Amino acid sequence: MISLDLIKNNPEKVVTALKKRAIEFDLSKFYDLDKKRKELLYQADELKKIRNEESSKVPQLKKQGIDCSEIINNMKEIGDKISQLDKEIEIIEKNIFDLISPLPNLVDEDIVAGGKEANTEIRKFGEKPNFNFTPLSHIDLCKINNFIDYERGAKISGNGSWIYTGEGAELEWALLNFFISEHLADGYNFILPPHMLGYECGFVAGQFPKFDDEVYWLDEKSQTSKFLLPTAETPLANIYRNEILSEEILPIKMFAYTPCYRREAGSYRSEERGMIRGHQFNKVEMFQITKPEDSDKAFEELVNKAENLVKKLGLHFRTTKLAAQDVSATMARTYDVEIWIPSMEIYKEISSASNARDYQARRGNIKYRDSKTKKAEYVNTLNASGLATSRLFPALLEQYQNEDGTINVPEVLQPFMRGKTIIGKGKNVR
RNA sequence: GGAGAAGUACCCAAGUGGUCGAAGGGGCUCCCCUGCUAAGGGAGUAGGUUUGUAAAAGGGCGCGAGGGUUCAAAUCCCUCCUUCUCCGCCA
Repeated sequence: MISLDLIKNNPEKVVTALKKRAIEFDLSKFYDLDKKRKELLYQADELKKIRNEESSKVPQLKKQGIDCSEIINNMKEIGDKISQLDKEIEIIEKNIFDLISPLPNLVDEDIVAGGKEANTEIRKFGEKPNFNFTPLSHIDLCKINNFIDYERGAKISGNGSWIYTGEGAELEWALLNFFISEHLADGYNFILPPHMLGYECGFVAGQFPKFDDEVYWLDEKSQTSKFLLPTAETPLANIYRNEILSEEILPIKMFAYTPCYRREAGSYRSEERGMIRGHQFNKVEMFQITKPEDSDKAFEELVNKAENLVKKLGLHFRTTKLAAQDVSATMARTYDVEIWIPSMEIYKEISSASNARDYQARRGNIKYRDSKTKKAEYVNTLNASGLATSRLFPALLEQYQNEDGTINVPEVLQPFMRGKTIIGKGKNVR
């Protein structure tokens, strides 16, 4: 939610930022509504003041035995006017909300306009691996080594689902354990949230109402039904909803492991077969709540943390800064960590680090009390995957494959895999 | 799933139609006394939001949330949420 004050006080800034996302927004509609709202509010408040004053006279007058029926009748009339005005105000306020709440976050000044093509690479780590043999795709590697059972996964849950088996499951779990232990070492608070959430959570995180068809609803979609989380960001952004936090507990640094459940309707493409895009994937998500002046620093920290995980795994990746239209609606800036997948010859996102600034905080009414001014101010929220495995797992298999189809285990994962240095039976054993 | 009870400010808690912007504690802040602690005395301590203004003053709303009744609601009615107790059911 964009600040209404900002729209009033600095409309050029709003218009300019929205333009970068190719959104033309006519502010005059808002000004008209706002003006009308104030007029009606003034009328209603004046009448309420009169009603309060007059009504409070009644008990004394009654004590004195004076007849109050005139006051009571007059106030009844005023009461009718008040409720009519209140109704009009409510409608106008809803109109304002409907006008403003769908607007995306304002991107930071240094974020360039344009879509994916305008994304810029800011860092690169490692090199594309050179194989002196013909490398296999992760799908073949998974099949050969029985890491993933695609067929039976589809049998029991449909297209876009898979089963990790044996050493595949072990590797997946080792990755998650590795991430978790790294975050714990950095002092982040480990959260295991519920996976079933109420509608409000989706709104606050900024995914709803626009994307409320892209999650799984346990019942029919409604305000009272629950949905399966599409990312741990959704519950994490809501933990402190409607709270005023004390300044001392900021920044809050936390992370969660959850599966992520997504319909991914219509987005399945043949080049994304295997486990690149599924209806359920595992992710460790980092989340920070900071004071506004600290969020840039926190953002750099999150990006670095995500990159470090991939570095420690020894995998080739790049980091890109997204252009305005590629930054999700909730966010002011986003950097993607993208990993090299040899068989696809592309970089695929494994972490998206974003600063929402106060956008989610406004939607969720999350504030902190400033110790100097004693005022309640909106916090900033940030999130970054740390990491999602569904692209990392394929990249790891492909980048670490041997000619015989076995996989070398990165050193940092070995402690989480009972010391194994190599996994898979390879293609010769079939 | 069924029955009952409850949700009041940082915490506990009084308050069942009208000076309640909410008694009383505790806590916290300041002061005094005593004098390193403990104890005692005094004072202060509601926020959020909105309107308004140069800033203020002054208004509106506010007692889990949302509706309703009433001239007037923390107080009555309805719906929902949460917590607790008991019963049932079940991994």
